[in-house]
Amino acid sequence: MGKKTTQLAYVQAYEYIRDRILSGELERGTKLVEERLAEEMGISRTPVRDSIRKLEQEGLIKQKRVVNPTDMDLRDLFQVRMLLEGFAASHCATYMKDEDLQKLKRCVEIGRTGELEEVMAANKEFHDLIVGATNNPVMIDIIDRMQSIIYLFRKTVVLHKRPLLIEEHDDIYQAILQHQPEEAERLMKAHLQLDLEFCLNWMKG
Amino acid sequence: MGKKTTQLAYVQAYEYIRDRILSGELERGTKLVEERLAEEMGISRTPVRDSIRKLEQEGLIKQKRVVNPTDMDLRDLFQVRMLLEGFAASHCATYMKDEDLQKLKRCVEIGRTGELEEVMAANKEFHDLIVGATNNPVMIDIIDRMQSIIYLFRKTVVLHKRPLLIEEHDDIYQAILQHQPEEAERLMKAHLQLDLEFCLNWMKG
DNA sequence: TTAAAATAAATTGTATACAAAATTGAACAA
DNA sequence: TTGTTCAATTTTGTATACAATTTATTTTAA
Repeated sequence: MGKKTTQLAYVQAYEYIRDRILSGELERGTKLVEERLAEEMGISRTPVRDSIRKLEQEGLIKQKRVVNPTDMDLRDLFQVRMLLEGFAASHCATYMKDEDLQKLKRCVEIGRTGELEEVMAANKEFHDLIVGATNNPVMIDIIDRMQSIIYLFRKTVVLHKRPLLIEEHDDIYQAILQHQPEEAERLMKAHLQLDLEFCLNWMKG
Repeated sequence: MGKKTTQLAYVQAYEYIRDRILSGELERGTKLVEERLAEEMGISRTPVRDSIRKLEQEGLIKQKRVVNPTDMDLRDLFQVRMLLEGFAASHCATYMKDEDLQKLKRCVEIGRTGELEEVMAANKEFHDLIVGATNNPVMIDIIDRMQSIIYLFRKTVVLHKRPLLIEEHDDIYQAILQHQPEEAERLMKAHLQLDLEFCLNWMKG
């Protein structure tokens, strides 16, 4: 029994467009024309419209254009991230199960030793594990929605090898491991603050 | 120049369905059938589908049914609320402008003296003012999305005249007025915790 | 040459028809 | 009864056509 791959056109369309945005093929600010995309995929406009609406809700598309976040947008996004992921980190320090702690450790290790793609996946999983451990679908969902936009920048961060990123992950992991909630929260917030600043700096230059 | 009322069918449909859910006409768990709604409003299914998709994203509809939150759903929602609105309250204690402070005060007053509808509106505005003062559209948007679901319960809370609600608002207002960020945050979180418990209790009984 | 108006083109919004899928309900066997 | 299969019905998903709107282009007047 393989992974059930949906053949619903609007899901295909959603994934197709989303991937092209995240891969950078569709640059920020690009106007998305329903008919063009539909033709491109060999389907009708109806499911394309659906998927565009969905991507609009998620914030990847704004007014039919690929989102092009300003400095301020990023700041706002990270402010929310710091609150939620900060809480999540402190929560982990008290409640995280051994199994997940192992996985967290593994992410840090891969961060040091892996190939580019692996490192990116591991860094994403590091954050996902922490947020997921809250077991709060509302929180997980909010972070998920921000994830796409964040991803565009996380890619940047890893591609440009931000210094200390892995060390920061390790510090957070240690604080969680040693059941230090306040410290874990503080470190997570500081980590995200540095990420933000790196992104902002990179955007200018 | 009057308020431009959109005549776009999918916006009308969105507002129509939303209002019927929030007013309670469409009870929790009710299946929403596109064609029935379309007929009811004298439009076609296309814009109705759009609006249902939007309401699904906002969490008011789940799998074509009016959302019917469990205890756990409410807890999860309020956990996020406490984080965000707690932060917002502390932010207000440092940065809120006099004009908004006045409005906040007015909300507390109306809470004591107004009619039912006025009180409900004032209580909503109290929270909106505090969140709005963060000036963070991402945060405002997240709270907005949760608002609809919360609204169903805030209505409950006011209709059943939860004791001390207005006093708590006043306490928060005082803390903000006197520039006590930690206290404002603490009070806001405690306030929401009590709201949550009242809702949960009421759901059972 | 510039700005405004008119027109043409492109794009989105809506209705409708039909196909695919999900749901219901009846008939039947254990 | 209980549960299972199959057909009937309902509901959703998709394509297509056309209307309304927005955007681009050309024309005209100052």
